[in-house]
Amino acid sequence: MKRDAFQAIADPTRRAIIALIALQAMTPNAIAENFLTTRQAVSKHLRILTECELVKQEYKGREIYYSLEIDKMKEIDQWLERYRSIWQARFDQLGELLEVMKNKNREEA
Amino acid sequence: MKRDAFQAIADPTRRAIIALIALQAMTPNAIAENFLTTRQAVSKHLRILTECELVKQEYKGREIYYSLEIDKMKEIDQWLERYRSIWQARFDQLGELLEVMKNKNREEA
DNA sequence: GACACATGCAACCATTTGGTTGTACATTGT
DNA sequence: ACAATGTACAACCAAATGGTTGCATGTGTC
Repeated sequence: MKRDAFQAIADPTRRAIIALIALQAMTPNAIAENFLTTRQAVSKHLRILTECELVKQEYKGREIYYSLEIDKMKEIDQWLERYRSIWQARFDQLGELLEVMKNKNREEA
Repeated sequence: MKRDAFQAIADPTRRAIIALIALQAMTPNAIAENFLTTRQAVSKHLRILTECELVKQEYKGREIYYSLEIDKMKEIDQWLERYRSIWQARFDQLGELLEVMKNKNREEA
């Protein structure tokens, strides 16, 4: 059951966890308070996020602080990069179209 | 069984389909030739991608051409946007650190 | 040492997922 | 009209998923 980052962010609860810990590290208990599920369910999600390296742990006594691992998010961003050029190309075409229309209006005026 | 775009791109086969049709529209048969699975399995994936609006159909006789729906990809990009600021902030900090070290070296020299 | 707290892990369960085979239907070519 | 082609859809199936409860373990506190 080898999961990747894309499967990790597929679950809404896990995305919510990511949003929670993005700004400050949090313990499982603190995270779980924000959800209707049990502490154990959140723990499972954290395990998956850790395995996929989207999240890192910091042990502090009996508590574990979870925080976001930015590098893995960058990997997802890199995947999108391949398609970003496509929508930028279409945007450029739109820009050109607008230019053409502007010039046409100038000629008409 | 309402799926969103994140669940759609969670499956590796579906990401491969997206990569295939990103540059040019393709029919299900043509797409399926690139995979080891059956045509029907690919058809199922296409249905999911269509439902999630990551892909659009264009009927041409008895053939259906599938192509990428850029707007939904942008939505995923927008989700990442919230975290992009974080890694940019850290990069800026790294930049500052490098500046400080450079200056320090200059003083030492 | 005894007890409360924070956490992870295992066993179990219902539902979803991704795949298969078989079938139905519309379009094209003869 | 008939056969071949392109596609979707339904039924079924094994495996994965996300949840629960119960338990084990390590860490603070008295």
